[in-house]
Amino acid sequence: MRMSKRFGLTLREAPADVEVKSHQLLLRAGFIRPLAAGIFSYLPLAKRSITKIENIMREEINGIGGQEMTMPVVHPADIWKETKRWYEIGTEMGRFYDKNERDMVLAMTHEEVVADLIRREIQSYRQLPQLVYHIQTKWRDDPRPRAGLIRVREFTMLDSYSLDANEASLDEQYRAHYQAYFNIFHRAGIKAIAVASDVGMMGGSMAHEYMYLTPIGEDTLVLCDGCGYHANRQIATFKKKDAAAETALPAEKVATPDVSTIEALAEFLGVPKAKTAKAVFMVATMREAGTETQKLIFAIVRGDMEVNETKLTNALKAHELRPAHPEEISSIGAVAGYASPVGLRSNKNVIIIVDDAVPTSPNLVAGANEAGYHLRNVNYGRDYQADVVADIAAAQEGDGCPRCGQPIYLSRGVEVGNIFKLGTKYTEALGGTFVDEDGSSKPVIMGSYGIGVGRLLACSAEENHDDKGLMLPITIAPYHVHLVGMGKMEKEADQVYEQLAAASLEVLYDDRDESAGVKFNDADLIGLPIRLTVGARAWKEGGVEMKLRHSDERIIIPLDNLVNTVQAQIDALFAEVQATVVPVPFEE
RNA sequence: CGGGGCAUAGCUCAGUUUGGUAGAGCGCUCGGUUUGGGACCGAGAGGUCGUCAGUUCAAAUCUGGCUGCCCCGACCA
Repeated sequence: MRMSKRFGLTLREAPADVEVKSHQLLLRAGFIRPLAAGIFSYLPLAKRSITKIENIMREEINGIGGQEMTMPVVHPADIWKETKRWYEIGTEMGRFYDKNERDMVLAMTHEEVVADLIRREIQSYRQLPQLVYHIQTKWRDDPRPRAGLIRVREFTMLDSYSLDANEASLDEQYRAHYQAYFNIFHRAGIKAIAVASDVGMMGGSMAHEYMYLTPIGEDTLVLCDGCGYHANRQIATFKKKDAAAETALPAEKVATPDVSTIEALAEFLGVPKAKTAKAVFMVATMREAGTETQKLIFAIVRGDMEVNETKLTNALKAHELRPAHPEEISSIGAVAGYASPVGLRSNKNVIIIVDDAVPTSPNLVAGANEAGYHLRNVNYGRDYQADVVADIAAAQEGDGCPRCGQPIYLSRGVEVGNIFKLGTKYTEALGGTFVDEDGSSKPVIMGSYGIGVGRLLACSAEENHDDKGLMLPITIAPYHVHLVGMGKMEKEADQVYEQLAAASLEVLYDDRDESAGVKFNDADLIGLPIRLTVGARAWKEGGVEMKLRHSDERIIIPLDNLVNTVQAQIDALFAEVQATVVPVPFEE
């Protein structure tokens, strides 16, 4: 490809309000252009990288028995109504009418379509197991797109769906994906870890998220160097420090004027935060048998801990949680800042939920439900009861690892993929059944597995760059070779280009009438792995200069062996990446 | 949905405080000189100042509404 003909410019500067490095560089190098928030065009360079990423995905999923197909982007709402997700999903779903005013949906995922296909195509256990996949555009009207390609609204995703007759068979496919996904990330130049994750609205029995660790990540992970434990903070457990055993002392009201935070309270009374009880008020939306009810949630954790909203939601089996308004708090007789479960007016619209560390922590300081006063020596069981006792506290830096007890630490990560054991939720809803060996009719067991293609490119760019520009690995770089022709060497450079092109090497040839500085800087910005320079210096010695993007070394390679030398370098770079593709032990 | 910021030429930004004929650098076009790390000279093109309304003799500038974009949080199948 001649750069004089290519569509898309490089930019000297990135827009000022773009902060994430991969976003800046992909814009500057002319890979992507925004059309609207979270909606991008992929220019020719990005398209080439994306095609390569998709081909890696194809190879890996084909390798575990996948069959590629394409499912529609536009769905009739009917199938989404059948699984109820039409009603459960809010504004993230793109909805519109066709010309006959039928409800239509823009695909955000394809479980419904797969389940619909299952009910049409799968009749017998003899047809199972199956693995189907596609690489398709999806629309999720995310409330907040951010960080360039990391979080977008329109995106392309590899998603595969496993179809099994029994759990053991599902487990086999699940584990096959577990490794295949690592292979995809490694081949794309991304170091990812798999963490156990919340199954969320997808339901199902097991899920892993693949996380690329980076400070710009939007998920918080809990990691342990001692034993390798890692989990999304949403579900991470930890060893709670036991409180010292004490005999319960009589409760005692103390004046605590203008002390409405745990920090202030602990300081004012001269007690550690662990000797206090923290009250958090939320409003939960519960869904049962098609009806929705709102309940005020009074959650209590020890003062040295924070509430984990995901754990809280799961413990309550709530559909949705939001912070309570002050009026809602006072409506049950609680006083914000001095709230207490003790002597609370009984009210069936309130659920009191207590972290499991609280009952074992005697003599805590709690509010007195009276502005300016707290109660000392509040004891669970004697002074109040909870509706639910559960683990609802968030793991924090330095807490004990739930497996080995060593201190854990927190890290941010971007979710680059996920795998789910879905179960039969969708096949049951849509009637995707088969006749098993014993003659009985059963729903097909599904798994679903996804990787965002653009996000993968962005994460690889995030991982593989320097101050000057991108350094994508050769496996996904748009071209392998960046050929730079210096001034007055046009004829010679053309000749080299023809020679490389004739050998079918992937070459981006900078034949523009630009100064050397401009060309070299653009080469660094686009960051192709191998740079060849046709200049007077090397030419006199009968060769061209070769430099790798990730090295400062420049060598002169002789013209008469040009293609072979470059090809050998390409092979070596591929081998380097391939060496990172290793088996990863499966961890639940 | 809550909080913050921004919107002037393709890009980066100045001009807004104190209303008075639209600016710079880079990029782009033409001519010439240069040619191993964002070169130089000369001549040009390019903006209804996001949008709608209001105040005013006069609005990029003051006031209000709306829209869009970025960041933080909530959310994230």
